Amino acid sequence: MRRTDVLTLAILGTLAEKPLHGYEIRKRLGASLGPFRALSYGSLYPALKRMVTEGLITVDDQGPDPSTNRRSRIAYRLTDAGTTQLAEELASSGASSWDDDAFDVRFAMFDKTDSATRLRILEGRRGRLSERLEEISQGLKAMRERHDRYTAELQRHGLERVEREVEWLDQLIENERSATRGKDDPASAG
Amino acid sequence: MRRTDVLTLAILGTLAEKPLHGYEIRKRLGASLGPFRALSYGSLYPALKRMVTEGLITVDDQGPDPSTNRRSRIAYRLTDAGTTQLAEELASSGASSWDDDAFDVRFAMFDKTDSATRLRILEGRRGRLSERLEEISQGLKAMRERHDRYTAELQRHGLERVEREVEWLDQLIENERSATRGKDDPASAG
DNA sequence: TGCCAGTTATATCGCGCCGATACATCGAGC
DNA sequence: GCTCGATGTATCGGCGCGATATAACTGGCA
Repeated sequence: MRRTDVLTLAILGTLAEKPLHGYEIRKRLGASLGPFRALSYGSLYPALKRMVTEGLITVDDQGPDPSTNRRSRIAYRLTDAGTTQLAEELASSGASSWDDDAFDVRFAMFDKTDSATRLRILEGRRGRLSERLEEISQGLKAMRERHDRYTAELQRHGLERVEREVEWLDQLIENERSATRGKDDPASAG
Repeated sequence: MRRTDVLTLAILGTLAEKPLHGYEIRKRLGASLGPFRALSYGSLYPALKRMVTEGLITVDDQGPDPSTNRRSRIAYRLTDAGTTQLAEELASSGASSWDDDAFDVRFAMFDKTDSATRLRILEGRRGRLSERLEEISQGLKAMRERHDRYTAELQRHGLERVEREVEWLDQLIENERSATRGKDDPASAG
């Protein structure tokens, strides 16, 4: 069973709106995920090739225009299989939806995701962070005697960062729940 | 010119205190860097091998004890070259000290680092984050029209996270400066 | 006494993804 | 006409992760 990796998902999601060429895919992804977390061409182009062979996307490439002798831009387009795959992924909400490397990609596609799935993913992520919180607290308690000031400070800051994200998630979960409570079909048009 | 990667540096630093075997190195690194950010054995053992061939560390391995027939644990020990290399790295404060993947490792070794270098690294990191802040703000301004609620929220949260780290750094920088101002040899005893 | 599970311990393999690099075209400013 | 930066496609080397294999020791429990 072929698990869709984050990169593939990100590309499928970007291509859902309309066909694009590689450079543009990267730009959009960079814009929605932030300046860091931008995927490199060293991942993008091989991934696109792979996705073509897997039948998820097709290529519009007319070759160099004989009149201008200029290479036409390659436009990638979702196939039916790609669309199906994307839909399946967007409906899934397993651990691969809230892992560190996957969560923000999934989150960036929340407007393509139904409310129930959104909620499950947010809660899953929150659960993961709770474990983390526990681990860090354990570590902080266990170290006590040894460990210099800076190592301790690093831990403390890490702990705070995770706590912040939990607060953020709690807020989002609350929003999601109240939206669901409000009406059966929450803001599908909004 | 062979640039010391983060992993090598982390191992050198861990071995500085006393000779250890692989498993213990990983445990200590996990403890000082946090439950996430723990390096895998798939990186550790190859790195140790490489470092042996590079002459940075040596191996104490007596082979299986004939009486118990039990494999003795392999203890890795810094060579003079390794000690020198570590000292050089600890005195350096270039971009490779404040990159995302390197900063926390360098920070965890701050008690082995002199105050002036600590300050340069903290300021370097702060500079890097300032750029980031600028990029994100640019992005947020540029998107405005397009972009759904969730993408915007992701950006906002990312921005906040970076702002938090900047505050944290400012505090650390302030401490470092006041310690330096206070006396020439700042709190070497803690 | 015997068994099972968890921890300690070393090691390899596949591979995803990044950073560097190369090459080519285009538009804007000088 | 020239240079510079953005657009655009593509490959290569390699780092480090996750999964996996192996094996001895340790503690709990029956």
